[in-house]
Amino acid sequence: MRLSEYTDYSLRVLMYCASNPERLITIAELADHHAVSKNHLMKVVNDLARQGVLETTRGRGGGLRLQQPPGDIRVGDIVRSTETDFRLVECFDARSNNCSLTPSCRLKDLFHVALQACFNELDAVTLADLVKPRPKSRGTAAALRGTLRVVPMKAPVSRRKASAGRAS
Amino acid sequence: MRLSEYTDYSLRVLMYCASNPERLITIAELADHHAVSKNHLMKVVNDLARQGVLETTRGRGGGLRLQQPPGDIRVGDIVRSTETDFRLVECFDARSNNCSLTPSCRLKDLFHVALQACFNELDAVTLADLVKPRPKSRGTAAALRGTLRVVPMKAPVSRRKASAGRAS
DNA sequence: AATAAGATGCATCGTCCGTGCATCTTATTG
DNA sequence: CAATAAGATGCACGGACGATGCATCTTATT
Repeated sequence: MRLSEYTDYSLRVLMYCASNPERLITIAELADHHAVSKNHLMKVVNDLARQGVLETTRGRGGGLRLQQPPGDIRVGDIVRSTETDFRLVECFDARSNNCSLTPSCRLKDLFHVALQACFNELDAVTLADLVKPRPKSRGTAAALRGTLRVVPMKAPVSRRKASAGRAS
Repeated sequence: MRLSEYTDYSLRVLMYCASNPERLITIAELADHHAVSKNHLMKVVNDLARQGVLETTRGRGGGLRLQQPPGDIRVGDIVRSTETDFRLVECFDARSNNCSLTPSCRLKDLFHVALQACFNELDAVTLADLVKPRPKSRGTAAALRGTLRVVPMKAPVSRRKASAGRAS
């Protein structure tokens, strides 16, 4: 389960702009700062501009700027718009619960709830929260104040390797 | 943002077994029922067995069975073990907050919180909940009783198509 | 006119997931 | 003990999508 780097860069571009509200940022500067190809950031920036999050100015002296105050840009909205889809399970978008002959399948519902919970967190945080050293944190005070209890995930072990202990 | 079909099938295999606790299930039967290749399910089943969730019996008359009561198998645990990783952002596993020269970057923290929220939901539901027509629902009563409010995601529109309305 | 910026489209490449094939091991049955 | 029915394991291929690069165009400034 991953997000695309696309989403990652989108957020970082916006954070960078939010950190430098007084001036225009060029794509070249962003590419340099994040050590990514200009071409890639081009697309990211373009899409953000098309969505009305970024304002771009062409020509010499041009560059990027946030079109809204950072406090109005929710992380969740960015992720929603940059990720292509959220089909967590096969029948995610299906209207009816016709999970291959299993009428009582509740998988879909469950994953909708889980995704919702995820976005509840993302929507509670704005660009301003991400950028400020000690954020006002509209909603997830615990999250951004360092008091969060992060349960570590398992190490990314390939499931192909037969390294797990067997019951024998 | 997707889960692999691998995870999907893992859950469906387990649900099927949970629905038929009185007998052994063969992979052939599962493949037939879900219209997937036997080979693919092989791997799924094998991994589940290695993790101690499924009990397999070889030879004639053999098959699969849950090794624990369905009420003890949390969906979250299955997803955790079947997905290869959860690197939502680049620096997700990084120890320090060294997001390319941005010391105050809180992206990582935020996504950890979001992922946690997601798994809180998945962990609150067991196989038994998924399979029962009217579940006892240990934790997410609302979720599995149909009272959940599911906010529809945007349609999976490719970001490559320049179809979004521009601000002009 | 030259230059510095973004806009856009196309082509390519790599990786991961899904799939299939082949072969081996284990257990039952006659 | 042979045949068969099951799972176990490894390898190899193919497709889809994401990441990247190149080429070209447009716009604005100087």
